[in-house]
Amino acid sequence: MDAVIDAARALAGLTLPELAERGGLSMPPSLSRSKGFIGQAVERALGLEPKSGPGPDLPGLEIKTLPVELIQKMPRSVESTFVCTVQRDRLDVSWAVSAPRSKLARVLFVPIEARGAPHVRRVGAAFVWTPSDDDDARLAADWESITGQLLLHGHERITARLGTIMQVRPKAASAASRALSRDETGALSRALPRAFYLRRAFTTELLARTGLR
Amino acid sequence: MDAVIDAARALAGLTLPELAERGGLSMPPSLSRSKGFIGQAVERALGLEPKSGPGPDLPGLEIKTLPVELIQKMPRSVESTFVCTVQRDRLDVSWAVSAPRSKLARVLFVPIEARGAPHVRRVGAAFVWTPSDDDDARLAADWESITGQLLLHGHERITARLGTIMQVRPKAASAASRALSRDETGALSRALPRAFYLRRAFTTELLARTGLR
DNA sequence: ACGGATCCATCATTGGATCCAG
DNA sequence: CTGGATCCAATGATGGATCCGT
Repeated sequence: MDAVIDAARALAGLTLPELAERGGLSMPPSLSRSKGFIGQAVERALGLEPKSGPGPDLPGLEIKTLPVELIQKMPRSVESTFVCTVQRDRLDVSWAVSAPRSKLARVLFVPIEARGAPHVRRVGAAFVWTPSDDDDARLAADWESITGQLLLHGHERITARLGTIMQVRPKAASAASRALSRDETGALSRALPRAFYLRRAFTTELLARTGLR
Repeated sequence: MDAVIDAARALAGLTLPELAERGGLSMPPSLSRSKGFIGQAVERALGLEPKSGPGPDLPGLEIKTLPVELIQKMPRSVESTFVCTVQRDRLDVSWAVSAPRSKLARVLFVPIEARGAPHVRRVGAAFVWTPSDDDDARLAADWESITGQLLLHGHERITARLGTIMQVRPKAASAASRALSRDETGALSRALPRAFYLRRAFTTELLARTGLR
């Protein structure tokens, strides 16, 4: 899988149409509407099959694109990063064995210029992040506060304001979406699907660290 | 819903292309490949929306097409009739509250000529079946023998030979299909999906009863 | 700036059933 | 003849994320 990391670094400098071509895809008419396109193009360009079921992209490595803009030569993340969906019946487990912790154990971030026309937006220098002990402690604290709220007040009252570097937000086709799930009491019910995300400020911090090495 | 029964009776005599037109559908190139087409055309012709989730087609009425051929003027069913899929974690319930019993509580059978070119095959006289006490007892006996085998020996060893009027057979895209389900012990596992079916001989009996009234 | 809302592709499941080798 | 295998359409879930009103 280090081969994949090298391959990702080799993508640096490509424009979006060039990236799409590497992946054997053609550019969609509107990137605004095809929100997942760049992520899928990266995976295809790295030779990965469209995902077959749950689990990481590769054993032990999660791949994420990271939309970035340069402010006075410093890179800044422009969007939060999706981690995984909230499993209503797995909120009582400890951070150590939680789904978000597994997903974030080792992440290959592929920065992508976020502004401008597709042919001027380029792939940046990919880097691998493994949470430091401090990162892990911050994530654990957010996990505790978020799952605490979810268990206490249910899924309809959660807010994205909770969590300093990780938060929970809706993840659905629309606010009317309702997915079947098992709630805290074990009963089946329908609720708006939600997911864990890394905050922009945190991924911006990861970009800064990378520049300092 | 009696309106639906009347509407179904009014379909009698239509050829398959005429039925398709009533449903706002065009005939598929091959009925052999579009196995569910006639069933869907009947539902559309009756003004029913494509199904929204589990549950009966209408509250308290399940609609089934019944392919039929005439042998010396007597109608005979040419295929078994799908009832519902086998829920591996609901095999320990009594027949009284089982899924097959609910499905079969009241069925609107719409006979369809099974032989010949589409434009010569016609819709027959729809009829409603509600299990007699004797029917229900026979179904209950089959339920007991089938669930007994499934609970004792698991899903991989079940055979369609079990059951006098209701049986269990595979229901899948291929023999390689594996669906996630919860087994007898409550553990998650993958198995070939199976379903309950009414045997041909039994639906032929229902056709004969109808002719005698 | 950001919390809440939304968009697309793909895969799995479900419901409509009939096909077909032995 | 019939037990086992298979076919299609539609829906729902999941994974890829970014959009956008306040």
